[in-house]
Amino acid sequence: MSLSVGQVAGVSGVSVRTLHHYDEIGLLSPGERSPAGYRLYSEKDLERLERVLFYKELGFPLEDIVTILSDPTAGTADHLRRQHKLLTRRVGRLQAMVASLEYEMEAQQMGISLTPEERIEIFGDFLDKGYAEEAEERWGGTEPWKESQRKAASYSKADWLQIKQEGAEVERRFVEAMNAGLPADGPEAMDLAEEHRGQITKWFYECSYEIHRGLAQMYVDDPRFKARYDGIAPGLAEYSRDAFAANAARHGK
Amino acid sequence: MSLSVGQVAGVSGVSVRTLHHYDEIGLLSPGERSPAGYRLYSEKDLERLERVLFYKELGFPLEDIVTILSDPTAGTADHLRRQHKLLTRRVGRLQAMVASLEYEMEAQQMGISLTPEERIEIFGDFLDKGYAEEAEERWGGTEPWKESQRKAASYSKADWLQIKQEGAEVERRFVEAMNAGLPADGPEAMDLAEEHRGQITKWFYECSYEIHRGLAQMYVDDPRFKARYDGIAPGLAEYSRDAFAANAARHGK
DNA sequence: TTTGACCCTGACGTAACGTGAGGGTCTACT
DNA sequence: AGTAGACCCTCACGTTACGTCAGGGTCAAA
Repeated sequence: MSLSVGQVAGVSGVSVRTLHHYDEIGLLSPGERSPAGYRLYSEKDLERLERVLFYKELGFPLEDIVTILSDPTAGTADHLRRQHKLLTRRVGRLQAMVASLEYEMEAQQMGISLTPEERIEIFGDFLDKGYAEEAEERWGGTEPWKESQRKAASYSKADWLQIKQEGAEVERRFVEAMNAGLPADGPEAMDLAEEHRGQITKWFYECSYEIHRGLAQMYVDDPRFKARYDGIAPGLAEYSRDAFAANAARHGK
Repeated sequence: MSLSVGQVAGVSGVSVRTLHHYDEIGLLSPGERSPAGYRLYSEKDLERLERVLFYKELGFPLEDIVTILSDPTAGTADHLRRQHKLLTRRVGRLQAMVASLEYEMEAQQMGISLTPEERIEIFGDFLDKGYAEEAEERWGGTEPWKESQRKAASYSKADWLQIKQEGAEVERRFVEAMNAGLPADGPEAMDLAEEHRGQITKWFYECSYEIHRGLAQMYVDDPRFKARYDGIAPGLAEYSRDAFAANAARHGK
């Protein structure tokens, strides 16, 4: 009726040592021991192991799994829904990776190789995996960064192209304004800044004026961005930084 | 043009310490250092980091990633296809988990709770994840176990139901034979054994006579199987073991 | 009763970082 | 020019989740 360590290891795919370890740290202690001291796992224990492996697969530390499973809601329909949410999110991220790979394969076939920047941009979004899920499980997280993550994960290739195009459009008008000699703290530049902020809010996350000001600073500080903007037009990084800042000031912050 | 550790950490989502570590073990050493000794990452380095994170996500040890990336085929179309294969396989497994979760949710809503055995059966297939991929990458693996893995991963719920039904059918006839007093090494029992072996080959993997004999032994040794068979009819586990063995002997092995 | 497959409990090893400690570097502001 | 604060460096020890023996019982089959 009950299984030995080796048998559990066999059906579950984990090692015997792992089961010993889980016993040691109190994550999964078999309900019974044979007279000789052999660990005997019951069906209940297997059920628990299943849940343990589930959360482990999602990257939770064992210690946290202990607390998650000690939650009385474990096993309820609600709990199942949460598991489902975590899993589908994960699948979504991996599918985004698949999509980007396919995109790259396509591009390579046509001899057009993406700039590393392009790829990192797309790639970066799902790379910082891992703990977004935990935060969600714990606090139901709603910070801007995670909001961005979620939205970005749901975008199609078409969306990305549109995002890129809209971004390029505003950039172009920034260059025009700058070349026309319009001041960075003038109304035209500030309106463009506001439009840029609106785009971010629309596509990624609620972009406050503080955040927008921070972004502007980054355009100057981060050599990557700096290089990119200066490649479009020398001085553009600083110009837009000043415009963003002026726009933020105009809106009282 | 080139990024500092902190900047790379920012865009890629890994920690600064991780980058230091990758440098230490020679997995990713930045091409340049500033006069002050600061690590400077080029576009090429970022590209490599991207690949590193890709394989890391799939669970490869860092040491192996070194050798994978040192392979001159890295970055070619062929390499991309291999990456794509690994990824989609992974996605498939996770989707199977999703499906089984949905199945459980559905069942719970209808008040029918699955037996833990049922769940483990379905669950077990994708649990021993991890190294199937590595084996594939290294040896293009074709052993029975992995063949089984692959096939099992592709089955729909309908398939599983049919598998279950066919299995139950043979079981029923085994019970009949046993109850009719037919010897386990008689032609009827051996034919049933052969049919059982055929089913395994059809649904899971090329089941040789040795393997089949091993399975039979397991039916007796593994308390889970033993309990299950004895629950259907006392002595069934031993009866089928003997029949499998006789059938194997009949076929010259 | 002996052999081989399993099980036990330590206990040390390892991979992939986390986390300071102690000390330069760089840019910004005063 | 000086200094605060944000980064960077190199040790170096700590941590998580096990892997891997060592030394020694257990148990079913031959």
